[in-house]
Amino acid sequence: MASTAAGDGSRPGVEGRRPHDPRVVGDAPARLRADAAHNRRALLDAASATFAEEGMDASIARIAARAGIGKGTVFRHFATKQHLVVAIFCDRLDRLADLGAELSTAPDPAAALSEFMTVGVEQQASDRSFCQAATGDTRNDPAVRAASVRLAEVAETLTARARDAGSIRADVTGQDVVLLLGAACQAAAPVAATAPELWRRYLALIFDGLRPQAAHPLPHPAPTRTQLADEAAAAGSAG
Amino acid sequence: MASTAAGDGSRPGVEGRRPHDPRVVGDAPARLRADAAHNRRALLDAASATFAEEGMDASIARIAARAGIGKGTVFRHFATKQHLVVAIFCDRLDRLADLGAELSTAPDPAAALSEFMTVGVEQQASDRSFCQAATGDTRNDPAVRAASVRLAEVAETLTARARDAGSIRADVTGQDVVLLLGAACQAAAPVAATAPELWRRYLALIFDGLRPQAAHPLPHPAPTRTQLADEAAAAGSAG
DNA sequence: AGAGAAGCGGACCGCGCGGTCAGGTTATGA
DNA sequence: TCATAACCTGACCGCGCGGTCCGCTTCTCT
Repeated sequence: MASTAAGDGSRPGVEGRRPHDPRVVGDAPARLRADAAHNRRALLDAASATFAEEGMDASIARIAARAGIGKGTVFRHFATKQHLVVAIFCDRLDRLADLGAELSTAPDPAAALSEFMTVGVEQQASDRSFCQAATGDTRNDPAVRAASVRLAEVAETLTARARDAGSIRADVTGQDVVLLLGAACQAAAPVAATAPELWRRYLALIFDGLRPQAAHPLPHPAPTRTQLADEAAAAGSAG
Repeated sequence: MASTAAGDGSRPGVEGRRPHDPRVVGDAPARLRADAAHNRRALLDAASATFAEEGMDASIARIAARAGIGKGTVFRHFATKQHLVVAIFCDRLDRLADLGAELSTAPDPAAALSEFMTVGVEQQASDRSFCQAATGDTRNDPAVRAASVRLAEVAETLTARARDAGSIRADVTGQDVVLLLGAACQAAAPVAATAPELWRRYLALIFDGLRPQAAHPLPHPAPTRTQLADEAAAAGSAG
């Protein structure tokens, strides 16, 4: 799984300490040797699966073993465990955004939004690391923030269409929709082992809350589109 | 904070390996010396606050320092870090259940349910460890399971009253309500630093989904009252 | 084919964690 | 007051983690 091109594992500030460090994209070739490309993909697949099963606490050693490569090779491709996490998390976000972009021209706006949310929750429900990453330091990474913003924009488009069609209450934003994905997932999480599809129930319940018929005034304004960036700034200045 | 009598930190199977280990309640005195009782309370308060701020990854050393006691003292009261976590988590659950029990005789059932959920989410929103504990191994502990069952029963009472009053759709159970507390909390978590009260918005949205006006058929049956126990069994057999 | 860059692997390091223990300290009850 | 059980402390242990390093292998290009 997760065999598409995921992330690059490079940060601008990181300078190679050995001749031609592949983590530096720079203006250099940035061309991967065939075996290196193969290992990289195996690593990303193994990391994706392992993080999904064990959460972000999964050790690099286990991931490397699963990918059939040495531990050192992992750090050749990603300077830090965090960089690896970021690459995979961004990939997840991007894929969901891609789906949303496709759905944004679908004939039935309400069905499109529902489909978008269903896939989004399903993705999270089968991935223990997703919620952890959404709440932890990972969120502050610039690449993650960029992907989050894009996802929010796509969600906003979908939401606006459904709203204009009268399928969704007027006071709900795309940001709300994105954040509610994690909500449905979290509700079902405590009993995920015995009822792996329970998230469908809570997604449906939440979706009912989005309908105009249910609308009661909301006691708090929606988060702004760039709230995640503000969040990072707050986290940086604080603790 | 959290100064009420919280947990006992003892497991039946644990046998003391030193003369009169206080972690064993047994049929023995189980009477704490004055200074020991004081330290224990300081420990529980410090652990509660630290876990809330830093999550369950907070180290025992930090907690001990905050409580002004030695690390060894922590393990004198709680055989394991997990036991300490369980004690605190059970305390949280019990307190919420207590509130629910009080509210179960309030005149307005819908307002009572709303109040119950508001306090429940508020409690979690200010406690980083709560969601982690609700999803991790902690949930399998027998004491936690007992507290969870009690909480579910109280929630069921509140829900039934609101349902009978026609304030809540018929296909929603107390278990649903409990699980949805975590949902509202999780939705707001990613932007908790910049919008600490945002959970109110999502709780209101979810509550709107509980109203009869919004009711659409739910695609998955509600979890049973003892689902958490089954969950533990499944986790035990699997792994 | 051969030179040399690119890539690989796994022993190794320092760290901080949960948990232990021997020996000093203090509350308690007679 | 005093004997003793209960209690506290902090140095200590083993472990597994993220991350480093360098000798060796493998691909690539001419």
